[in-house]
Amino acid sequence: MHYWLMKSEPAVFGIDDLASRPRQTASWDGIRNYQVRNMLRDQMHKGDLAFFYHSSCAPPGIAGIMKISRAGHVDTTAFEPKSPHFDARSTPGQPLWYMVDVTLVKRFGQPVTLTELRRHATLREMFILRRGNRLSITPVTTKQWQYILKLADDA
DNA sequence: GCCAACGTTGGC
DNA sequence: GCCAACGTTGGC
Repeated sequence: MHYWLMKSEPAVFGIDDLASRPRQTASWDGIRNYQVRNMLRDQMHKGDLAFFYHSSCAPPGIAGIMKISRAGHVDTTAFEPKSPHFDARSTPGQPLWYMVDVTLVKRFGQPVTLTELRRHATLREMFILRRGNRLSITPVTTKQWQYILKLADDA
């Protein structure tokens, strides 16, 4: 059982979009970064939990919780010429990109903002708080996970 | 294999 | 809109 933090721009796909999907489930597609691809393909398992982080918005922060409802499988949007995520190097025979399916668990009443996360020494080692971190999915430790849940409850 | 140029991310 | 950071590309 692992914990994750997954970033998305709410203008593109936010937690409300996930909430409105059938079964509140969606494929986390379009990841085109090798480090993140490796996590999707090899390390994220059904039953893992993830924070849904809203980026490039005001305010950036954690909006709620999802579970990984399907482990890594081939990202078929790479095969679709009309998709913004099309990549001719990826083929059904030799796929390059992967995705997981996520299901909404809960929306926080108030997001736990980036500013709030920075206030806590316990969270200082989080990848999301490190300068220059650009990975859209990062692992979260059990300690960090539980601490943030308390912050969400207090909000 | 090096590295400069370029594109993207994402907070501010 | 700005800009720092960093991944990727491609010439050599």
